[in-house]
Amino acid sequence: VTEGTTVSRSQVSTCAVAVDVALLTIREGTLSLLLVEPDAPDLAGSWALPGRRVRDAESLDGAAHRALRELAGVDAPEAHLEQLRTYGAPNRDPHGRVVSVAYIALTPHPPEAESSPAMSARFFAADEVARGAVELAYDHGGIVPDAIERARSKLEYTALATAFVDEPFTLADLRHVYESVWGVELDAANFRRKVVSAEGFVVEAEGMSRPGPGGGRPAKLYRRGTAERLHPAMLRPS
Amino acid sequence: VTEGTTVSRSQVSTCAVAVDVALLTIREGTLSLLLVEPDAPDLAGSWALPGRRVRDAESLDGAAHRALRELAGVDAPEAHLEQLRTYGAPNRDPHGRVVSVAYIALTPHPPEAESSPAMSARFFAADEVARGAVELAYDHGGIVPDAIERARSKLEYTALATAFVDEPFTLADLRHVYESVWGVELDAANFRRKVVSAEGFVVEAEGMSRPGPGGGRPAKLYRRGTAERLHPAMLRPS
DNA sequence: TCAAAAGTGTTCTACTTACACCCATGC
DNA sequence: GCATGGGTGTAAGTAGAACACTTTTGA
Repeated sequence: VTEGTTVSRSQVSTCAVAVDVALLTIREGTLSLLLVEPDAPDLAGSWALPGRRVRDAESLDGAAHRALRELAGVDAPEAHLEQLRTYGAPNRDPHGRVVSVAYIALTPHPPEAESSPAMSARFFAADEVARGAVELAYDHGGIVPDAIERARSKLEYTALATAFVDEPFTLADLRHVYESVWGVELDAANFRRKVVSAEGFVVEAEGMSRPGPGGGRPAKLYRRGTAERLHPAMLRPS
Repeated sequence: VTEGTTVSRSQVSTCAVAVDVALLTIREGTLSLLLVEPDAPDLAGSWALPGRRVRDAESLDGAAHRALRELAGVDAPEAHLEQLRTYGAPNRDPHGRVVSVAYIALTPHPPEAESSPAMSARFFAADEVARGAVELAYDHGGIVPDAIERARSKLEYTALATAFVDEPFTLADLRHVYESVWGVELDAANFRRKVVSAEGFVVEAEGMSRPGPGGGRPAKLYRRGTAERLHPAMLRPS
């Protein structure tokens, strides 16, 4: 081993690179997270974020989509997918050095993970996972709170909330997204004014919603607008 | 090559993992970025973010600190360092598949990169680099605008601006940070009120500043507070 | 005494909030 | 009719912008 400008070969690692995806959706008014049973037999009994190794000619985003498709049965090119951050502690995976690029994915309806063949994937209430009620493999116990907090804070200053609803949607649908993710109740009247005054957040669509059982006035329908960032922002109460 | 539950070996990549650091500082009222000349001889004439391969037993943050130390002569454990995002397009490095975890680093005074031996590192005005006035190697032309925008937007809702100034500092120092990074002029009176009302942003220190040549009233000195996030936020004008 | 910068006070505006009230539908 | 949810109006409270004004220094 020589010293100097040349770095000795043994110091430089060639790591495995993986992606792990925190898929968030809203089920029955609760922010929920998809977990799978890990492949490794020594991790039986625990749960994990769906993750895959990145292939030779594959982009990171591509690997994330594939992880959702292969492990969760979610083929969702329309789902919002964005990088969370990368976790690379040397000992985070007991099977060897694996650097993992974590993603968060947001989808409207709960994809039917159960319907996929031989997949043991299920949804958990995000808050329960974050508070440690579910045993998580690897360092996923550290990833999940980051993912949830990212989603919560991005609802404030981006139009990300619309990724949780199918088009067309009512403003009540959108309000339920905020209420579920933030765990608060919002004034419907003021919420409406904020949303329509935030330029490019939503655009009016044709037709009206049909009231549920018990009645109620039909609501206008909306679609996603073109804005990424919201001006002004939808600030969390507190 | 077998099909089935086992993934064929050739599909799974073992990539090189690197870190690239966008070191930002404020020189003469201008947000500035440190660039180095790349090692690779075929990239002579272009500039690059200081980057290093991640070593076997090294954390990602550790590799980022090492890149600053070895390539820029900046040994700054006190500098703010945070992940930006990870860039992993299959063809982003012409020498082979390299997944790069990009960081942003923020330091108060311009570290004397020139003083380090045999280092060709210099600072450029961040805006000029972002607008393409400097030829950048690899995909660093895509990383730099992300880094600048991250810094700009994080000044709004976090206490990150204090990472650009030495302690103790005056509120005018802090205001110059915002003005330099955002490229705007701020009202000193309203700025003061916002900063002191944001709980935990700054705490008063002992003593007063000495006015510069030409006079002026001495200013109170402050140190960094404990808050990470600002309530209320310092919103960018526009 | 003048210029320059720090710090305080004041006014005007804009936005948020809370809640009253009307509208349209199911039962 | 009555309950339920959609949508509009409005007044009080709060926060930001603009700027006048005082304070404290150097020259």
